[in-house]
Amino acid sequence: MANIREIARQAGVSVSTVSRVLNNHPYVSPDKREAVLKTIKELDYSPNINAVHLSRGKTNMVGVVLPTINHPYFSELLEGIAEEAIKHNTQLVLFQTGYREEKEFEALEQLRGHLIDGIIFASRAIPFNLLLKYKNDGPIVLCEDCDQDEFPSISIKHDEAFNMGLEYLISKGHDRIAICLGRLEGTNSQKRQKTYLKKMDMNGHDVDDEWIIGDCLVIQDGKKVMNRYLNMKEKPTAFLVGNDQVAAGLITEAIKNGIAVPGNIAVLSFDNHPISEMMAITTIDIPTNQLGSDAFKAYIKRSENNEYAQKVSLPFQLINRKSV
Amino acid sequence: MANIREIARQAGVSVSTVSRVLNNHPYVSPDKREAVLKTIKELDYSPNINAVHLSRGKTNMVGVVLPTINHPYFSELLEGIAEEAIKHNTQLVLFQTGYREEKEFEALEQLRGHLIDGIIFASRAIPFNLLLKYKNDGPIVLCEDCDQDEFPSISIKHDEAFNMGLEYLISKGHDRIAICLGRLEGTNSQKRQKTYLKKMDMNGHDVDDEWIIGDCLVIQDGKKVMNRYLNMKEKPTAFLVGNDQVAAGLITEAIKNGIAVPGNIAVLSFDNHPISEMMAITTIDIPTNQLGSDAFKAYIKRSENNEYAQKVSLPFQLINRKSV
DNA sequence: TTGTATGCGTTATCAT
DNA sequence: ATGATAACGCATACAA
Repeated sequence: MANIREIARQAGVSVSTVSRVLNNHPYVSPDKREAVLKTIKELDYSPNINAVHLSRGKTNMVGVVLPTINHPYFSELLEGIAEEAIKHNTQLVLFQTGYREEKEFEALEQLRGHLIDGIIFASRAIPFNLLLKYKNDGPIVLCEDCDQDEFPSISIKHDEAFNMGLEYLISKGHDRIAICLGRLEGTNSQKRQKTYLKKMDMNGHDVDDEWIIGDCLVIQDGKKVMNRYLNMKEKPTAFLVGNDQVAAGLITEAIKNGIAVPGNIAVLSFDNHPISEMMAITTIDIPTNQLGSDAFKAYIKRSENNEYAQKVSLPFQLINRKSV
Repeated sequence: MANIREIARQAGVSVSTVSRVLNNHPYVSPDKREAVLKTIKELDYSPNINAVHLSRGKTNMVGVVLPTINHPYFSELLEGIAEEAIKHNTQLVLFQTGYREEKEFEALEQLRGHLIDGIIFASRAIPFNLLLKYKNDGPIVLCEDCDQDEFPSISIKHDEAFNMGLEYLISKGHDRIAICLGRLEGTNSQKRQKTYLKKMDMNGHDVDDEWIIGDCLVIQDGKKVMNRYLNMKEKPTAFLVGNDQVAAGLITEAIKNGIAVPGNIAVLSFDNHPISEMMAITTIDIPTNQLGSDAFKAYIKRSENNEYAQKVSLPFQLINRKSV
């Protein structure tokens, strides 16, 4: 109810002085500051944030678009973003999409409406050309390995990493390799599939359609993979799995079914999250946390220069353990 | 970049006319409306929502505080809220707290800052007296069975419902009854515990400390309960379980361990969510969805009259199936 | 160090 | 039906 003018009046100062106190600006005498703080307390005043945002022309809030925070990959990524955001005293506004496009548009519309200053897409479902329409509404950063030069992006080179995984399995004598990915439509998954088909072809290895398994996101999905395996006519001898969670589930189910790992099937996954160490899963380390903090850094750069659109590729590394 | 003034200028009308078009107000001639819409499209204009909110003095957004949406109880509750919110074209802003108090304060501070118009607490962790400080910052609604007259609240009478459950078990010949609750500190859990101790005492039944089990929220927690049971010196013959999820987990684990339900242990739970029907669990139906929509209705009433603070109690009902 | 005046982008009141 | 213009609550350039 009370506003800055009211505070000024009761404290016997001008509104600018009140504003200075509110924002910790210098050049305000101790006694006036005292008086202002006192009446602020008395009137139980707090600023109207809409007015602050309108006046400032910015909100210091950035949206983070992700399918869910309830997954190690995204929670680590978010943590990385958050660590950097706090340094720039920026609030994060989460948009949990569950891969639904409408939720992504919700974030974009808030950007247009100046409710948030920018967006970091930890995952994207909407088509790129629609995203492009929001290019001038505020800094947008992508966390995917996509071929475009409009927005800055942070990711690892999924084709190279996937290649490394395939080569490692092949070097171990495997030629019947299945792969488990997340949403098959996603940019990253697409790259991985292409790499897979190409590599297998180059090595003269046949590929069975059944060997490309999608919608593998959480630990429970590992069970699904095992069931598929059990019913396959052409059984693979190795699995290249998109993330540690699924690999963990797969291995657990394999053991239940008397399938030895790596005796009967080898399992190689991605991420190097805690569960992979716990279960001695051979995996390709992805610096998820750094992916997040670099994404926020890119956001800052982009907001300083709307032309900035660098594609940053982070390093990956094979961690040799016991599942291959 | 472009604002309403710019649109007005280019369309050859006044800002008021533009505003009228924007808000679908009557009394604007078709040709002017056309002209305005045309230049809006041309300039790719969309309103600055901060300014809209500031000018209107409200946002049409209300916060919903809950620990997680990833639980049937809260997702049904949320659905109920959402159904009603959409009728009042109100946006919901989710605050997923994970029971952390700071997150609840975040919501409250946004309320003070006029970023949201009100808050519905689907669950509350902060002390009541701290909540009270925000009483005049906007309508607040609680979904708990608490003894207070400051805010409207919607819930079922947990003491009565729990009593009904206990009496049913007792009527079936049980005198060694264990209970499984969520956060033991919560208002609802407190009521349930009191009811339990009183009832058991009145019937001359002893209570073992081990028989009060907390932190039972999700299906996995049922496993924990079974482990506890297996290690108890004084084994109960019946479980009164705070929600269907935990009951489902408990029964599943019981079967794995060769414990018959209801042969060796009886299980009675709350909610009547789909899983209870699927598993033929005897349960006490709670109208979770209606709890949500009534909560939003109470929010509306409260925003029309800041004195409104009715405590609404919804009915519950025992659904007799096969687990007792 | 302090205050005045203007602007931020809307909505809404009041004329016309 | 349309248009000035005054709010809304704050930040800030400029003057003092």
